[in-house]
Amino acid sequence: MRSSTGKTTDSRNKAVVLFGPTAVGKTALTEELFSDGFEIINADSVQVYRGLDIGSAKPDERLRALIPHHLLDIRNPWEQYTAGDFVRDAEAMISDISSRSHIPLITGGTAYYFRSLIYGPPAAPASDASVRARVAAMIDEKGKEWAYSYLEEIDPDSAARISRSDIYRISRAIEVYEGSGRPLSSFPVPDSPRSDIDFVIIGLVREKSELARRIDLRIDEMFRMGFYDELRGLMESGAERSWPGMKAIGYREALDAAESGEASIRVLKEEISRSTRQYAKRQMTFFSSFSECRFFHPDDRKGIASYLESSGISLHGLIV
RNA sequence: GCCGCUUUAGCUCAGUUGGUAGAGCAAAGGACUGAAAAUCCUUGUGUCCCUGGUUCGAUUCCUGGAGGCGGCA
Repeated sequence: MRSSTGKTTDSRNKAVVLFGPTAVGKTALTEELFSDGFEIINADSVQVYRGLDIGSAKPDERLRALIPHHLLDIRNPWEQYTAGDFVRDAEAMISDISSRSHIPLITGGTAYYFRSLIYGPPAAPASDASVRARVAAMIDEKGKEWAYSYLEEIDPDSAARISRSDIYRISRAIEVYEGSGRPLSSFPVPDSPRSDIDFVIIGLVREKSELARRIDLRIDEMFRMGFYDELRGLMESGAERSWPGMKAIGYREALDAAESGEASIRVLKEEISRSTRQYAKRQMTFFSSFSECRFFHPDDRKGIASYLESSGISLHGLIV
């Protein structure tokens, strides 16, 4: 296992995975524990977008100067970024960072990105924009009922797994078949963590009411920091619902409000708060299914630090 | 003061030709095959405003009252 020098016989690259739902307190913890010897790989599907800063609670300049951050601001909000892109980018960053003798800290809230990285990406082909558009047009013309019947015909295994109403997954399954000629269910999906990287996985939890309070504080803070101006700028530059970045909580509600022209700031805040709480719950449900994860309260710095130490990760400059 | 409409789930509201009720949203739990802050699945919850009357039986019909909304004064 671990020798007295803190080195292991294991030559695989190590990486710390730090997951937490929105507003749980990842940023503060990161600054305290990981400002020496670590580089951060962002695992948040919204923070990859340029210009979505305040609404996505992107780390500020000060923190980014203190700890190197990667995979922030790498796409425009109208461009697509996918779990597959993330896995490829994160793998490259893990090698890079390790070669500098730093430890990669993969942190964010997009559980699906974590899963895709830790288990390895499914073998199914990447999405192709033109095929997707063609499938969408077909479904538009022939209807959702038709889409499911068609899926039952071309890929009964996927149809059995996917709900009749889940048009999002039905579309994707049809798209894979149309693009590759093979049913989605014929592509293997990994069922155990990959072995070429040594992940130490930490999840952060807070009591539900405590998290709800923090979410509301964060939303107030967002508006104080100029979220409204950020939104206005985006709308002036032509932001619309079809932009991948505009599906994000806050931006989506703001577009709806601008369209109906009715919602007050107060109502808008309430809607964002509700969506965020629902999202946080989904994040926790997803992440709880990762059996290799150890959960901690964000204030339990000692517990987290000693768990890391026992996993062979030393925290420089921190007295445990 | 008079007239009309209204009161049912946490919220907005259906409904029961009289046999104690159900949608959406919210809530709680869950899923997740290259869009995942997306998309979807499951599950509660009720003095049917109060009071008398008619009835085997009233949330439903009738009397009286209370609250809300609107109109006329």
